[in-house]
Amino acid sequence: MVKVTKVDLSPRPVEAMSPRQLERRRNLIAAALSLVTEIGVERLQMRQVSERSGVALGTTYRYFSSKDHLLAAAIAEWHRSLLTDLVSEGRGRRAGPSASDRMVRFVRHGMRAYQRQPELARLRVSVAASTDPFASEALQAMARADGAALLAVMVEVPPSAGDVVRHIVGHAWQGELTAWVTGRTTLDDARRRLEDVVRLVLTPYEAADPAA
Amino acid sequence: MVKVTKVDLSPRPVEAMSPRQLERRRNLIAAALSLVTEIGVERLQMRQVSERSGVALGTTYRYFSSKDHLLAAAIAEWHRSLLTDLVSEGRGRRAGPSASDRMVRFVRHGMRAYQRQPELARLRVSVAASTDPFASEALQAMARADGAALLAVMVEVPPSAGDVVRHIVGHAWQGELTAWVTGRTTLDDARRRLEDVVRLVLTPYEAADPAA
DNA sequence: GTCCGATCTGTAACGTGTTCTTGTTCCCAT
DNA sequence: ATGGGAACAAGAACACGTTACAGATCGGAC
Repeated sequence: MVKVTKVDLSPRPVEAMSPRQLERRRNLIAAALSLVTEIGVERLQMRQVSERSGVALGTTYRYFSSKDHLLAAAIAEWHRSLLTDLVSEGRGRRAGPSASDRMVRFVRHGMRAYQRQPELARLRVSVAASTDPFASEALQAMARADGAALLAVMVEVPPSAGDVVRHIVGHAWQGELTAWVTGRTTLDDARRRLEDVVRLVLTPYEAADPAA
Repeated sequence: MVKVTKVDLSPRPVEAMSPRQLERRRNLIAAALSLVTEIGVERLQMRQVSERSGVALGTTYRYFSSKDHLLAAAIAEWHRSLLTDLVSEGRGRRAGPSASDRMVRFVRHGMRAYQRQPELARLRVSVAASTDPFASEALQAMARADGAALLAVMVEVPPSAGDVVRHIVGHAWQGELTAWVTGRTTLDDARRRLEDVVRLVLTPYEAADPAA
């Protein structure tokens, strides 16, 4: 007898996973991240991830719909922790600097983090254009976190313009990162241009700040 | 006797090609473009390109170092012709509208062109993050053409700020296109946000225009 | 016209993402 | 405890980008 209904092979939602499954999922992401930092995203193979994580190759595809999905989840995870670091660091600073100055510091430190982990920058870029719906979902979550962090850094900008400003900075960040890791510009140029963008787009809101 | 020096297999520069070779190159790009619009970039195979162009599969790799390189050359070609259309259309318009208005028209028509050829939008996005040096070169050329076109549309903006503005618009365009083709936003939202970006970033230079 | 090296064709082979298969293990309702 | 279905492991199989190879063909030097 022929099996006519093939079982659903798309990943189950994270919140519906048992503890063992959550651990497998964490192991997969951790293995992917460590392998990427060690050998780079372009040499990473799913067979290696499977081996290092202790999860069978076929099984990884029950957790992540594709290599892109796994990599997107991995970079989203790393980026999220980076953002919380950046925000909390910015918080521990004496008040005074303008929104533009704070934002410049923010993106500068962010770029520096990617500079320290160039393979993760490559990872972020290589995954950004994925059309896998699950990968897309992870990237969307990353963009939301990014937007929230940027919002926290520019509290005094009116919400109407703030939305557009966040998109500008987000797109410019992604674009300059892309130009860098693909060799179309140097890291210094990328950083400088990103800061120029931030300043150009935030200076209109400087006047509201009466400090020094 | 073992051959120890493998022949250079990287693509020769275009300007050093014979007429027959230039024709092969054109055929490859044309085949790639037509196949992409017919079946989409994700289903396009190098074997099909080879077949349709009448160039042997192995030979295509003497013209383009990789699938990415071929696709980058193809979308750069199409985008270039799109830009000349957009610029010449903008030129045939009576003077008067501000730089911001002209730029909004420009990106709106550009987005509309991609809307008519969604597979080419997908193509552009899928190729944007390529790390193939030859593909990167083609993309850099595309970005330069883009910058020149944008410059032509905003003559009255001072060159110092113009550079940053061009990057902002270029990155936002690419980013919104990406968000659209990966299903992270709708085309209308992408278009609207891109226009918001243009307006926000160009309104400071409106005062210089005494029209109306 | 002939020769020679470069280029092209046609096809087989290889590597890696993804899927399939088969047998095993886990988990839970009874 | 146990029977049964879902999930997993191990590995083979498949698809397509890329490379390798063995002749055919082109184009310039003589």
